Amino acid sequence: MAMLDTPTFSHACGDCPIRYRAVCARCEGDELERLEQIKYYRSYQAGQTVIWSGDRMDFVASVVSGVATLSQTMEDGRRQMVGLLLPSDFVGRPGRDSVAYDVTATTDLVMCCFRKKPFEDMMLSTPHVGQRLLEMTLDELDSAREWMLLLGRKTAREKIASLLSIIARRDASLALKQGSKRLVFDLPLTREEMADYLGLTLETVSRQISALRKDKVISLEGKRHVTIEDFDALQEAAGDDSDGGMLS
Amino acid sequence: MAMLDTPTFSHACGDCPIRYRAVCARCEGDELERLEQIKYYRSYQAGQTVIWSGDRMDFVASVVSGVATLSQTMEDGRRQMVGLLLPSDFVGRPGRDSVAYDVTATTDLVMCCFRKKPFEDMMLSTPHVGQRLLEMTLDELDSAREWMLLLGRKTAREKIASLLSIIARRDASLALKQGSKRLVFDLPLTREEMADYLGLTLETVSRQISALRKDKVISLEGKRHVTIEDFDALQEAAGDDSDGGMLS
DNA sequence: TGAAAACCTTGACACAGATCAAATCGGAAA
DNA sequence: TTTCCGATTTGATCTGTGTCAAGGTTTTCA
Repeated sequence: MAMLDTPTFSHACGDCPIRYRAVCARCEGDELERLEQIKYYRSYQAGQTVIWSGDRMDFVASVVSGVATLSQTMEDGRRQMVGLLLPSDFVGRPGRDSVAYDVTATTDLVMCCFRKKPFEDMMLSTPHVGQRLLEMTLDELDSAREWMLLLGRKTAREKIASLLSIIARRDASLALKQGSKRLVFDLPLTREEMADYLGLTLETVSRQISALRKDKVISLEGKRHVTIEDFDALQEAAGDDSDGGMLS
Repeated sequence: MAMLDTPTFSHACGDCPIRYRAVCARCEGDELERLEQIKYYRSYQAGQTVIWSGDRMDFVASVVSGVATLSQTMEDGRRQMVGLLLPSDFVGRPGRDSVAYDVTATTDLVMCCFRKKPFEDMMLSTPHVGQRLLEMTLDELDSAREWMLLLGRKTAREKIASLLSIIARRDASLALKQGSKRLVFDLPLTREEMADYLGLTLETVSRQISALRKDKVISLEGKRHVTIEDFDALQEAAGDDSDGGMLS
């Protein structure tokens, strides 16, 4: 029977932008105080751009609530999303002035920010923060590489199933329904955003969602509220290794 | 007129796996000695697999000569390359036991390796090494994201042009021919490997290379030896921002 | 040097997903 | 509640790239 990766992390520990409790727990007294002193919050409305590609980015940040996307756009308007930021995710480039992608809020968004200079100073003096940041960046690189497999080799149906599976696994608001395999969540993306994420058109996204619904793998209430009727079947449709993301 | 990013880095500095001289230069006396003590070399023949996805990887390494690829494969055999390692590139995951992709030598390959444990110890005690590693990882993440744009949104012709442009810019053996815009290099990949990199079939790769040749953007001697006849036209065909990768 | 094995090119055709074009739905504002 | 407008679905058709197939070319190794 399928079990999910339970999200054991959250935005916590005095809003330290380092994801896992296990690591935040290592931030103590002095360090936490310093983080408190340099942190501030920013809010964005759904649709607002947080920062444009090429702009100077003088802070690093952790998503507190809401969803943001990273995207790149070609001259003629073709767009590809290259990252999805959910609560507790980190964004920013210690050691670099500007970013190479647009960051956009797709829902109302609250981020916990740290000005870069003091954050970098802190990284230098507290090795485990830099350490953890390196691990997180390597994890992100792994996700990016998995996404490359999706973009280069998966069919439209597999792409949709993969995206639903990933959101379902990461979405903290997901609730297990009675029985076993059913999961419920709200899509934080429009069809067009999903298309830009998957390298498809919005029409193809719509058609494949309809197909998954017809096949009883998922069901919808309204356009955004999704129930995964059979998580195993969804994984199957995603073309992932059969035991990917499951425990026991 | 087009100028290339001149590769100002190289595998140097006592084989320190940190890429740029500017940083290696900060490795001194004691540190260099420790690196010397834990380093060793490994050679692989063209086609040999360095490590399989899921295997334990107890070392980190820097490519001294030759070319390696990182790739992921689906159960039914569909393959996607997710990384290209050229001389001076780094591979390995401090803080993780295993890798999520196959590493394969596509030419004869020499790597300078460091056992992971002592390397990690050194990272802890010399902050600038971890620092630099984080920067390199972030750079790699940026490349991965650019590649996602390529995989998701570019046409076959744009994909081929992008790959040629990237190899030309990074290949240390490239030689400027008389005049201005011509560049010469040897492809380190077969048509099939290029296809796996670009999310295409080898037939499409072959056809698009023929098309670029017919359009006088490139010319070939044999199958591997490429002359870029007009770098600007190649960039144009790649669909990149018109000033990407150029100076002045 | 010759023969086999890779590797590559080209052609004909098929098909998944793109494009163009209408509906239809659903949430927000009045 | 009604109206409106953006978001979504669905249909018809087109096209870029995949698939299958047949030669051709380069490299390797005896």
